[in-house]
Amino acid sequence: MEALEQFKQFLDGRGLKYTREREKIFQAIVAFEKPFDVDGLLFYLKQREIKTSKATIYRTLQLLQESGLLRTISLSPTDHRTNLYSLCGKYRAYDHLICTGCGKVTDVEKKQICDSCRTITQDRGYQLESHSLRIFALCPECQKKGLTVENCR
Amino acid sequence: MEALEQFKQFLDGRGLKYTREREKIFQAIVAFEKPFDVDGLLFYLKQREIKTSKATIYRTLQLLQESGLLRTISLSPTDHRTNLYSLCGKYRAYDHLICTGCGKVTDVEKKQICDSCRTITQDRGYQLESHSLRIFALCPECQKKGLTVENCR
DNA sequence: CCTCTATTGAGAACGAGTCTCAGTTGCATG
DNA sequence: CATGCAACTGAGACTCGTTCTCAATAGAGG
Repeated sequence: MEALEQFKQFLDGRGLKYTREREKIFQAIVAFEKPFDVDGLLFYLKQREIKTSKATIYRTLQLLQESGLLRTISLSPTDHRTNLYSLCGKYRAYDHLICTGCGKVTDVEKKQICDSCRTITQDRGYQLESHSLRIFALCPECQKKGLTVENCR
Repeated sequence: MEALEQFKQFLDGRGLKYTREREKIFQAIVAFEKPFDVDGLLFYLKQREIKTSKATIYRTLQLLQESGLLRTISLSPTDHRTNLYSLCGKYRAYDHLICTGCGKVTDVEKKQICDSCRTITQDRGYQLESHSLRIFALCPECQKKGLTVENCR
């Protein structure tokens, strides 16, 4: 499992410790596979009688973000409070297709978008760091249910 | 001022009223020109002895968003809680270049990105509603100050 | 085994945004 | 102009995701 290895190295490089709690939280996130929220993660851990606190979870998520292994996704164009977290690879792109009907999140990869970002920053003398694209659209299932762009959200 | 007209029409179409408070808040936002936060707006209004409450501001911002005149911008790839608001035209794209050093926000328009979003949704049978792109990068001024992608944020 | 930090848990604190509710205002109608 | 009624407002309580605090605990090197 190379993501775990990467996390360990990140901790080591910072003089931080690879503790039981960090291990358990990381494993739970990997087991989840899908984007998750903190309450869901807490519940999952409690079910398995793995004791940990909210504070530790948030601290670990912070570290995972700093190591580039985790990203946040905010699910609405206007309300940035309902966040999900999701593991990601080493590249720092955060592109998601979000269904405005059911909230389903799909990862998207499109070279064209990375290229556009590079062009935009270069043209203005900026130094590119990362980008985040969210596309809000209605998935086929929700369209079948009769939802339309107007009546959802 | 056609944006104001658009707002009035939106209110009218919903059977809502164009009140003094909504007018004052709208005018303040227009006067601001740049992206703003709610505290800044409150302060601006208080300075001019325009009395209004946080609740009314948020309610008005909500209406402006629904009318398509306003958008939110979240300033960090990881923390979606520090938001700015900004007037926009009628088109529903939310593309911003955000300096990770000083927080400066620049609007970006790139046809290629809209095209990519259209392609991505069409390929998957989704019905496109809107998109939001944030590019995180270091502006020339911050680069001159010696900031680098590694030590900022 | 000791020492020095990093880490942890529990709960308090924070803060942007929302809700509540009693009092006010806009507006259509008689 | 008076009336009625739904929409609106302000003040402050509330929500809820996230962060902070601080005393107790646990790794890792010597």
